[in-house]
Amino acid sequence: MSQSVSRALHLLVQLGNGPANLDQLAESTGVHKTTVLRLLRTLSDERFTFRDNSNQYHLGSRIFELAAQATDQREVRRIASPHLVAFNREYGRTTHLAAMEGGDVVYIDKLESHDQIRMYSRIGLRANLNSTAVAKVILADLPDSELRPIVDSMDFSSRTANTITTPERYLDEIRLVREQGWAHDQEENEPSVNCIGVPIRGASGRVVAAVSVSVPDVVLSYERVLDLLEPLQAVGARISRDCGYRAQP
Amino acid sequence: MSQSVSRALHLLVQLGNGPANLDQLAESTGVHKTTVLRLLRTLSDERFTFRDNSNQYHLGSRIFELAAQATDQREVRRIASPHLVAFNREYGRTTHLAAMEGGDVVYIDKLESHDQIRMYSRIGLRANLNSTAVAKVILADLPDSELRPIVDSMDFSSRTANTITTPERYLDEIRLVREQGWAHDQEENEPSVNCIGVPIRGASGRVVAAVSVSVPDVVLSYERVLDLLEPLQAVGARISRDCGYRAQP
DNA sequence: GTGCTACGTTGCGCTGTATGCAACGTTGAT
DNA sequence: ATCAACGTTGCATACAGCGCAACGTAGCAC
Repeated sequence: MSQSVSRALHLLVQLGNGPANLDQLAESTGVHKTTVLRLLRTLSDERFTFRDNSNQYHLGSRIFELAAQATDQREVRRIASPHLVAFNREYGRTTHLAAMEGGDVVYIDKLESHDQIRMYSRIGLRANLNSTAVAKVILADLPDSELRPIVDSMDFSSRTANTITTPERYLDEIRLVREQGWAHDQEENEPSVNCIGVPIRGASGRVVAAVSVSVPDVVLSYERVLDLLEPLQAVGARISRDCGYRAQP
Repeated sequence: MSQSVSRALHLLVQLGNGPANLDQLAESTGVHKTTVLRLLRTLSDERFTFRDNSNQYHLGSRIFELAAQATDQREVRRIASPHLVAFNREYGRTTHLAAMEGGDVVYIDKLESHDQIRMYSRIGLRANLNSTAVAKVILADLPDSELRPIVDSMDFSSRTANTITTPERYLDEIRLVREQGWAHDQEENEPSVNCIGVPIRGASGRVVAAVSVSVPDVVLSYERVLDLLEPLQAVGARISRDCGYRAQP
């Protein structure tokens, strides 16, 4: 469909067979040398390729970056599953696994609590960015340059009396999450429901998902929910480790 | 430089943050939805992205493929080095490591023999495709669709009385190499010099390089050089294993 | 069922981007 | 000193890529 993009991609595929210079690439792709040069410049700008000191082009670091990220994404759910099941079996609370998809934080797995109370949430549903622990955990890992535009266009509609409704307070909250490494939601998303969430990191070191437990306060007070923090963090660490994350010593 | 390519690459980077649909990508890259659709079509054609059944786009399998190939390339020399040194120390013969770069097979490492005789070769130099063992080993791994055009445009100039000078004979030779898993060069590249070569495979299973020993027949007859085949194959297997290759059981 | 919204998709005409050519610069080999 | 091999640049042209507007369709609310 798109000629220049298609040509650029062919260049990448070609470089998969090994480093090559301008003429070789021009020949093997059947594209004019001038054009190859300009396509490679664009590719190199974005680190998809680079040129060594003898003018040989190679596949660039961005390829590795993307591959690592994609692996993380594909695997989280599968990897997390047994750990979540074990956690859920032991503590019997509603447990969520959420990840960033597009501009949204989406629930990608859910385990029900053992008591009769059910929460309104579903796999595939979007988590409210301003009122859920999982969203806070995931957004807190973004650099400010990515976080700002998201916060600026965020829907701060109030869901309970405790919901954070201003960008300023939200950014303060994110700062707190970054410091302590976990997030809470004290009846901010649903009345009478408290929640805590911890991050899952992948091989790239970045946060790739978040796990949370949600408990109605008729079952446990907020303080008792905090007793779950330690085991929850342990689960998060185990899943992260299985995702290839290596904590800095 | 190149607008559409640049946009396509931004889409890939964006997808590194997680799956996304058309609108989300259009928004985050600031490109019209229609254009995003068309770029993604091109990307998907080449397996750089794919669409799941809920119209979410993901990074595609080609990214993994390229990353694996690039890793192989980057690492062979570093990984091979200690093994080559050990082999060279024990047997004292001229040892070459070669890999495909562009359309050429290039020497990427060389260890001198312990006797006084030196061969004319140098790191960075291109190996003759029609007359060297390393080239035979590397080309033999290519599918016929890639091999044919290379053979068709190959320079079959004769270097010794034994040099293979016709495409037909060369293809027969490649068939032999595929069967036995290693290649020889009986005074085909240089008069009075015999050579045997074995493949190095990477995590992808493909041949990523070749190791060879070259011995002047005043030092060892061709038959005695064949005594080196077993240890050479062992070295090749060790390097392959360190490169992530797992032999099929 | 009906109307609505949210998205993906297509046809079209215009604009600007991508392209090939020809010429120049530089490096390295003979 | 000469030549060849390659990377690089300026330029004019053509056509590829673009945004728009309209259409199709699936899912949801009532």
